[in-house]
Amino acid sequence: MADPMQETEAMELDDEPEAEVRDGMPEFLEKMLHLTAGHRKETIDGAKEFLKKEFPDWESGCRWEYSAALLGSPVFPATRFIGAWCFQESINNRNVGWLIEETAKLLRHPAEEGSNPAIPIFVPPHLRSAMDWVRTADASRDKRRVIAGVAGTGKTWILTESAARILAEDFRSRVLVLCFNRPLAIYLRNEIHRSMKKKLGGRWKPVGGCRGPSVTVDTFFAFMGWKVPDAPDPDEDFNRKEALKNVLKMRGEDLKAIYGSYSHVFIDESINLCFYNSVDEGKSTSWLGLLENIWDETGCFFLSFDLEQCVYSKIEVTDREREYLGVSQDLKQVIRSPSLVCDSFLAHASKETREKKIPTRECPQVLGMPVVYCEPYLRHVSWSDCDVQGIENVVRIIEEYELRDVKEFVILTETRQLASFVGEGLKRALSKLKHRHSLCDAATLARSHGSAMDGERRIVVDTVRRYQGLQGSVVILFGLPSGQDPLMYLGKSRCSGFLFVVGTEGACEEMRQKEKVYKNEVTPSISRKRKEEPEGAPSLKWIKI
DNA sequence: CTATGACTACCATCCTCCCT
DNA sequence: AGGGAGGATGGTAGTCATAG
Repeated sequence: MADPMQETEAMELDDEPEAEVRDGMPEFLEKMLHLTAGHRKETIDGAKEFLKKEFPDWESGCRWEYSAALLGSPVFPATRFIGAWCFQESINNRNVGWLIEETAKLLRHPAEEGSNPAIPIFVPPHLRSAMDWVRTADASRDKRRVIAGVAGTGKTWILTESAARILAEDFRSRVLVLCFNRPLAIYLRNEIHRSMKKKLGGRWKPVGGCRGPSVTVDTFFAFMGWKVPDAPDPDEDFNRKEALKNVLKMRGEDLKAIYGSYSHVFIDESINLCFYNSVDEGKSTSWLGLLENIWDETGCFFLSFDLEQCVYSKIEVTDREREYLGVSQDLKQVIRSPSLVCDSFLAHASKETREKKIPTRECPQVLGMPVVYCEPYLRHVSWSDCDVQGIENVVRIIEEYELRDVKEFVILTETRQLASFVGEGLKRALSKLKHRHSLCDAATLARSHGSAMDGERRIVVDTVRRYQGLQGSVVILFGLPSGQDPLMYLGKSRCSGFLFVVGTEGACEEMRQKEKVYKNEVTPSISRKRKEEPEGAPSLKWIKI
């Protein structure tokens, strides 16, 4: 095998200049840290002025990221990176939400002055600082990089760009990229190849169906199951998942013999892989341990987590993942109990807070992302009739937003059955509209991303779970039952622009209530700024059938 | 040769019902 | 009231047939 440290062919990257590898923060981040000390409104305004001067091409507002770089975790002294949206003016502050209340408070008052504070780090539109941070992994003592953030913080973007850069710099790097479901794997593969080709300025040409340089992008199950030894007796029932569990128990050398070794390992939405953990006779086996075993520690080991998703999904987490997440308490408890979950965020905020015993609070109310409009319809006896009305509402939304030049719509349901019903209904209804539309599912969208024909409107109809990890500018949640917070969170967090809920009166009312609480109690300062509907808001009004 | 859809298997989760 | 069993639904995977 080629020595990864040996000299490589000179390859100039066409976009970014070679940055100095350093442990400290880039200068502008230090400046931002100074400007935002105390995190008061006036300091933020000052910081924004500074940013507008530094980045004149960017006027859309702020993203705030929180780093616990200075926490001095005994496990990973290097760095950890926590991201969360605070607000984004470009979409009229609509995306403030989907944080639980305590998180939102934390974001506005991250830490007391003088304590070991969470560092508010400004990340410019292209997330350059996060990229640099990942890039320093190779030269750093601890090569592990964990990015935890709510949806939309750019975790996936950082992953694809970092992987593409590594491959563009050296084709021979053995890079492994894993995630949970197939649509996301397809998307990641396409994005990495696209980005890599761009960096190489078109000099890379795949040869004869070759999948490119030595990058493996797949789902965890497919990657692991692919090489799981088959059952010795073909007639015998073969449970591949059981076989996988046996693989998880193997030791490092055996694993390397089966899977080979990789210099760079990237895992997106990695919290979902905890499904493959198991506990046998008191001994737990973990996907994380397995992947660490096939990592040769010459490159970076990159994980992205969505902590809030952990809250909702009730996922079992082993000690190893707990270490990665950097919480001092029993994360299993943290995850299972909504009243404790905010502590995992506090744990990142300051050492004092982390070590302090936090009194039991009432469960923080799970708050909704501000919804553009809810479109309720009755759904009781004959569901199909009522869902027909729902589809009419969806068509209205699509018509309205096409006038605003939106070309991609995402409609998410709970079940596949409802998804196909909506798909059929839309096909009939949209055939009457003048624009061409193509309906597809999440996997098809991921496969053809970036290759849309001019003027073509794409409408994705799929289940929420299958769309996990992907994002859309206009998302319509169709017929999600109220009270299903995990699903609601997943669905809402898929939206980067306008979110609609088309559903039962109960679900819509619940959404309105949550938004009301959110506006009045969590972000009053932001809510006050938009008394009248901002420009660009739809002219649709509440519809009650 | 490749993409797609229909079918199957297995496991996880949630909800409901029933028993203690 | 609390816990367990069972059903419905979701996810993943695989195989096979078919169409382009």
